[in-house]
Parts: sequence; structure tokens; C-alpha cells
Amino acid sequence: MTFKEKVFNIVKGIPEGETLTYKEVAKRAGSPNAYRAVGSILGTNYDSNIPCHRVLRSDGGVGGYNRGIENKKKILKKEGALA
DNA sequence: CATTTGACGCCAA
DNA sequence: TTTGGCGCCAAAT
Repeated sequence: MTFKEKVFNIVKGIPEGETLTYKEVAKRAGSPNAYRAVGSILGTNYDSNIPCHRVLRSDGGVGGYNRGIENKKKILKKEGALA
């Protein structure tokens, strides 16, 4: 189980309507300060099976999204995770 | 194999 | 309070 696999598993385990920060995901992955790696992994290796749109920034910002940031916000709002 | 990038986060000014 | 700069880990090139 590599770091990115853990990250994928964690993000995949995020319930609908819930949102985690990159830092939280990294922390659960085993490296609390690898939040950079989390973004890198998701950014370069995006998977359709993974609801990475539920991963937001610590500031409460949406962060980014390969499919389009607007689409991500739309999904979050639709799920009720975003105000 | 070494260097740069990358969807971030925190500290300082 | 807002803007700028530095630091971090892992993957990709």
C-alpha cells in the first residue's frame, strides 16, 4: 500500500456531503505534512472512481479540479457540502 | 538517477 | 486583515 493508494482509499471513503482538507487526507495517509504530495497525486493521477471533488483546502477554498473548478463547486453544492 | 512540478499550508511582513 | 514568501512530500518528466 503506497501513499497514493492510501490517499485514493481515504478520498474514496469520504461520505456524500462530507468534505476533507488535503491536510486531513495526508494526515490519515500516514504523513501529516505530505499535503503537497496529496495534491500532486490527485492532480497527476486523477481517477473517476474517486470523489476527489470532496477534498477542499484548509482555508475552506475549493482548491482545484481537473474537470473544471466550477463543476467541482457545483457538485459540492449539489451534495450539500458547500454552502 | 536528478530535477522540476503540483489540486497546499503556514509564518512573516 | 491581506499579500508575499518559504517549506513540505511524493510523483512525473
